[in-house]
Amino acid sequence: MDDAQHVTQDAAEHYAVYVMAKTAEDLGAATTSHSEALWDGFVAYLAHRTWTHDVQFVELYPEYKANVDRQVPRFVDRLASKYPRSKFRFAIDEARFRIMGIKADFTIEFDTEQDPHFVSLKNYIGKSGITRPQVSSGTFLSFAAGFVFERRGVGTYDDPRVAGRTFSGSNKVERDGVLAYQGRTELIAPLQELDDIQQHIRNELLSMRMYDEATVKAVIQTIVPRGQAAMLNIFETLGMGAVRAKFLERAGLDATEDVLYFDAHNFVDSITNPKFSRLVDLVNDPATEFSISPVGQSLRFRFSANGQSILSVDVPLTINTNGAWHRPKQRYAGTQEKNDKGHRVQLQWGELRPYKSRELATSTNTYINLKATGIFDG
DNA sequence: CGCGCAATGCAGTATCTTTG
DNA sequence: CAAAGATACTGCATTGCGCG
Repeated sequence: MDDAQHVTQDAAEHYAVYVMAKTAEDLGAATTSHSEALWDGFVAYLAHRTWTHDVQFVELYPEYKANVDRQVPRFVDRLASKYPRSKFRFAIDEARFRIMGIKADFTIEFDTEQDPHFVSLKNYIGKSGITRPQVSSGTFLSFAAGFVFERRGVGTYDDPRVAGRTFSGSNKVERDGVLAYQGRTELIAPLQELDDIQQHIRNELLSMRMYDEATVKAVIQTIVPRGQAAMLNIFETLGMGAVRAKFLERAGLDATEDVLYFDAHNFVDSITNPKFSRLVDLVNDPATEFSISPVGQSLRFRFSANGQSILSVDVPLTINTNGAWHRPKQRYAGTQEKNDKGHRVQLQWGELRPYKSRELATSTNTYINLKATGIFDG
């Protein structure tokens, strides 16, 4: 994803919240007249990048605005219909949410309710759209650590030894210290194994000056079973109940935060969509079975009842080469000048980037298989 | 040719290192 | 020793690619 796309996407969040307020106002369902202020925030965000709403925002990646225009008013219509006695106020304050450790992108305040709804927004323009949202990514270690410790921020966790202190999950001394303090020393070895796998792939691959796909694939094949085994070991130690709770929280399915996902064809949300609400209820229902099993390169997290699948979530284990080798779509002979993390370097096609290659890492992504749940059918 | 798995590169944040 | 710069790591949503 290039920079322009990223700016468009972020700006489209501001725009979406503006459209919510505007739609609510037009329906007579807004607590206060606040769409103008949200519009100003949207314009200011663009101005910061020397963009305007009628040029770059709509010309480079028009799909983001088109999705908002198509889906967001329908969402507000449904909100107003479902809660005819309430009025609404919408707000966007990412910095505050981040400080609060909340994943949400915007809030909806109901004047009939005390607390605001914190809502995570996804606006996908890709081919598979929101049928398979990706809710969390990371390294092998960060994925597992999210189950073992209380997450506070990016790669940081609560230090139970000192109130208010956090520690970095990649810091072995801190990590082991916390586990020893908690009397959970059996978790030290499998977490160390995940650390070791990261070190292993770097040892194996960073000496490879020219990219070789077969070599990378071979290394992936060796680390997948190691990663799966270590993670399953951790889950077994933690117990499936605890793992399930953490997993639902992580996937945005624990019914504490709301979601609004949309693409060109569909929108789904946890406030007005009965099918999605039903899905969330079911995965949170203790009567629903929960299992984790290795499937191919993935760990498959499955919720089911009477042998019938309710929801499956896949977490493939792979390597994130993170641009470690320079291989643009257009192959070329000789060398090209490349900006490598701020350093100008001359590189052949497929040659190791001396600086960027330090980001080579194990990789996990969490994909929710929403399509198979049937919530988009009919 | 659709689907699922894999790969990409940049942003955000925290922390470590160098510089004046 | 504070400020500035460099580095490391995670998060995101896309595109790419291989396989049936």
